[in-house]
Amino acid sequence: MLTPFAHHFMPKLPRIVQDDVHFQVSGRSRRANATRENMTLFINDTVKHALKWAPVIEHKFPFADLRVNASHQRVHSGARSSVTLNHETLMCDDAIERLAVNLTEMFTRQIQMIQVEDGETAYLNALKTVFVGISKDLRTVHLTPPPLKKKHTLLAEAEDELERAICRCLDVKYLVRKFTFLRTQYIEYSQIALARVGDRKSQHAYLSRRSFARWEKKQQEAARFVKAMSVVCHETGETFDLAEVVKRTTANPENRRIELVVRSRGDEERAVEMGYEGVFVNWTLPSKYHRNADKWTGCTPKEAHEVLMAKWRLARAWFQKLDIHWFGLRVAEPHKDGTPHAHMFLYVHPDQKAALVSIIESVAIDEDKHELMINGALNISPRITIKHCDPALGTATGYIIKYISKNINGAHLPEGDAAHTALSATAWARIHRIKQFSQSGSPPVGLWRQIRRASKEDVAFDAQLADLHEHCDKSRWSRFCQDVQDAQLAYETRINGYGETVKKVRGFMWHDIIIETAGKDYSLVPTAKVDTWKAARHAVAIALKKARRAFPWSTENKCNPPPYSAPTGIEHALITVTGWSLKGVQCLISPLLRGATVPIDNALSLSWRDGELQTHAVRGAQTTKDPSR
DNA sequence: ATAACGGATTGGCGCGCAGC
DNA sequence: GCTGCGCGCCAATCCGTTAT
Repeated sequence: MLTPFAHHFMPKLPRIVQDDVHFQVSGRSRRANATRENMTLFINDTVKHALKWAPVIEHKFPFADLRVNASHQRVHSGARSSVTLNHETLMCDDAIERLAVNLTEMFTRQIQMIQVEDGETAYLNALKTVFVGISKDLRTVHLTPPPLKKKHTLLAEAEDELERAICRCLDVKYLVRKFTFLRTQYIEYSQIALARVGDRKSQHAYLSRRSFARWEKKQQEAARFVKAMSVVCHETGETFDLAEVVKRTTANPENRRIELVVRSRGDEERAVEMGYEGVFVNWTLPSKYHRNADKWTGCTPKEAHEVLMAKWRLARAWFQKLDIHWFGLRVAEPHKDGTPHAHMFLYVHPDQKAALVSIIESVAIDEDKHELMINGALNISPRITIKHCDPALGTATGYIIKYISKNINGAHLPEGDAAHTALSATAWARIHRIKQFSQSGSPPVGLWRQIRRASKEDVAFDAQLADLHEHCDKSRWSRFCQDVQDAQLAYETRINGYGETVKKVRGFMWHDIIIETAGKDYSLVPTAKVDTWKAARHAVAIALKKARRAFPWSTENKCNPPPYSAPTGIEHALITVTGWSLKGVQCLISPLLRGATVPIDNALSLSWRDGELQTHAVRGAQTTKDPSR
């Protein structure tokens, strides 16, 4: 069905471009008026278009190029057949996993081969050598190695960090996650280069149809998952439907929208009280960042966004330098062709408004100023427009609300396609990992959320705190901002599976009193398995009670304990819980003390946190491995 | 719900430089 | 050589998102 011209050139095109040609051609052939003549013209045009843009894609993702075998880095692991990073691998979940497994096995071999010499820094040097090698291998398959912090005062800290980073690279799941992200980037960038994103009829606004469809499918899968899971509390055994929880938290777009509106309205109230005035900024990048423009240099929306945020950072630095006090909200929004632009809703003192505006303008027009010269006169409006808020024409919040809704779910907007537009905007932000909303100059929302979780009784001990709680409860953001000074978020530190120290919010602190609003541990269990989980949990509780009576437990030695100095209390408890042999449970102790979560059966796993044995529901897939066998 | 992670923002610290 | 200052970088922190 292809033309001779197409037959000749198609094999030279990257697979992802070939796919697009086929897709376009089959769509066109289904039209009522498809004749042999106009199909021939269409096919030839499509292939010519593909030939024009293929090099751009190949430049960004060399593995897409079918003609250059050299760029196909083979990953050998010795034991298995090699896997190549190419189109087919990247598009297939199983192949990605095989590639990741091969990489980890390759890294393991590198670690085994390394020789540690004598001397104080010998181990550190060995770790460094291994990490440099791993990083190089990762880069050849287009992954970035985990970041390292630059300076360490202690040798042991430097060693620890390298150990943890290497530990990450040996985790197949970590690598698979990275490849999956690479895949979405690769697909959408190819679509952008092939001009599938835009406001023409054949294009889709903000992001391509292909990426949008993939994203929607993923959303549906996620929704199915949410429906099938329950949330269980370790302490009390209470269970909730995950769907219910999702509905009432910020995971629900409508809640997210309302919270942003509340915060914006509060900011405006605060501005009015302070005598500040509102400034609305519409900030666009030079045309070389736009796919729609002739001058496009091949950058992605993400890269463009980074440039825009760097400019915004520069402007903020100037505000600070000149002592300009301000606060407000920044919104990232796509143009039709996927290039980001920004809206800023800022409040400043009238005396400082002119300075603030001129800083923003000068930063915005600095790059490619010549584009803005029309007949010898400078016209900055294509790049940056400033609107001064006039209270006589309506509230600032009324104006901001439209932008919030437009980019979240389209609620309460008159436009008929607002819901689809908002969904596309959301998908665009997710695909490119662009943060849509960012509030500045206000206390953390995390704190607001924790205070709202507290009950009246929790805060009754202090009249001032009770007032603050009341403000949060009644959605009075401006009063919260004024009265929050004595409160701050409270955290608990934990060790994750890679041995890294991570923090988890447990509630908030009022002076030196901690109010726990997120103090309980929950996990997810398939709703169908909740009963099994409860039974297992009960068995563990009884075993722990017995063990505790018999042996006092040590909480020492969380890291690198000598293998058999572990308290026999743990062994005893583990034997009772699992029914395994002494040898079997001894295998569990070292990983437990290192902070790992160890699966016991289909429904239950164990971990050791803060000196206590914790029970967890096994997550997701039921591919539980039995470490004793 | 939680963990992990990426991104944005803020504050602090160190470095270099000028002025003493 | 000391001090103060500005700048840029880094670390800590918080926010938002995804995967489970």
